[in-house]
Amino acid sequence: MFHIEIRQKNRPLVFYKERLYLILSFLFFLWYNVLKILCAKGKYKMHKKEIANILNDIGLLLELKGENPFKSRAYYNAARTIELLDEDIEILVKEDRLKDIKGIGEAINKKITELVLTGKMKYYEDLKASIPEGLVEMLKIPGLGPKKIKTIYEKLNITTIRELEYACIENRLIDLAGFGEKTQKKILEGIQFVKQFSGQHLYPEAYTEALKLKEYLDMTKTALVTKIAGSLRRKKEIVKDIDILAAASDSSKVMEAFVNYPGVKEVIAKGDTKTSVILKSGINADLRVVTEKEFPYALHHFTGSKEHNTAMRHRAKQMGIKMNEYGRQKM
DNA sequence: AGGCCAATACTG
DNA sequence: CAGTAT
DNA sequence: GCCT
Repeated sequence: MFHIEIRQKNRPLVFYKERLYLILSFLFFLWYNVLKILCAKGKYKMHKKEIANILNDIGLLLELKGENPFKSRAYYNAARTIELLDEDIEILVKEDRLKDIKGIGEAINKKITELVLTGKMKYYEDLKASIPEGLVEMLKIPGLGPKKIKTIYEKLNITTIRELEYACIENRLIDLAGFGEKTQKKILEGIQFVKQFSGQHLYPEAYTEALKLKEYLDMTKTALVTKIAGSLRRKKEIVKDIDILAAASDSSKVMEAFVNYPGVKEVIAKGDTKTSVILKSGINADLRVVTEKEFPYALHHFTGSKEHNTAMRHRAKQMGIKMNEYGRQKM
């Protein structure tokens, strides 16, 4: 080892003193790399945002269950606290300092710890399974809260926004206790409002999601390089999906890694060149895999915009160059 | 053990 | 107008 | 559920 080898030469103490800085930085370098390797090898790292989202979800689900509103609030508060936390959540968990944070007590501490260590939370899984997904979506409808949703579900057995819309049109809500003409109209308008903006996501939301996804893909080391493409790469304020481009010799490995991303809710399509999924956050994500040679051209192509591409290709053509997502050659 | 945000719109 | 849901 |  390092120390022994030097000692064998029987140096004077001054030698070490003079080189203390070098030695220390070398040791630090070693330590850092070992840590880095361990991290890369280890499990997928849970982000603060995801933990916060889950706590927030629990709050919503509890409201739908008709639980004590203050209990839901406790989860909302904890979610906010976690999201705004500066410190690394994993370190906090490992040193068992989570409970020292205001707003996090016995119960939530245990749940977060379980989530960070195992990547799962039994309580949340069970809770989520006990309530139809559509009910949670209904919360996005302005003017509709957990109490009314609960009534709608229990009395009319409605579980999706679509069903709810029909029920409104058929005037089936006004009979319910606590509902009236105005409420029904408001709900119907609310549904239109939600529809209008569904499938559109704000840049910051989409971008943080995309970064996590990219970070995960890079960790799996199945691709030579990955890059966020599409309108997200162009920093559009509003995007409809996440586009990721990867270069690899074996695309199937990358696709496999992609669909196994913990943030994936549903796989829409899986092929050799393109795979589409829906993330738990509700954002669609596409992954395209090309060869290393094609990558620059593909990146240009998939960054777009479509208008930009057609204009550029038109120009290229005038210059006697053929250009597409695979490459560029003189005609 | 007992409190936890305040203002507003709607129903009955 | 009081109670309730948002 | 959390805090005092």
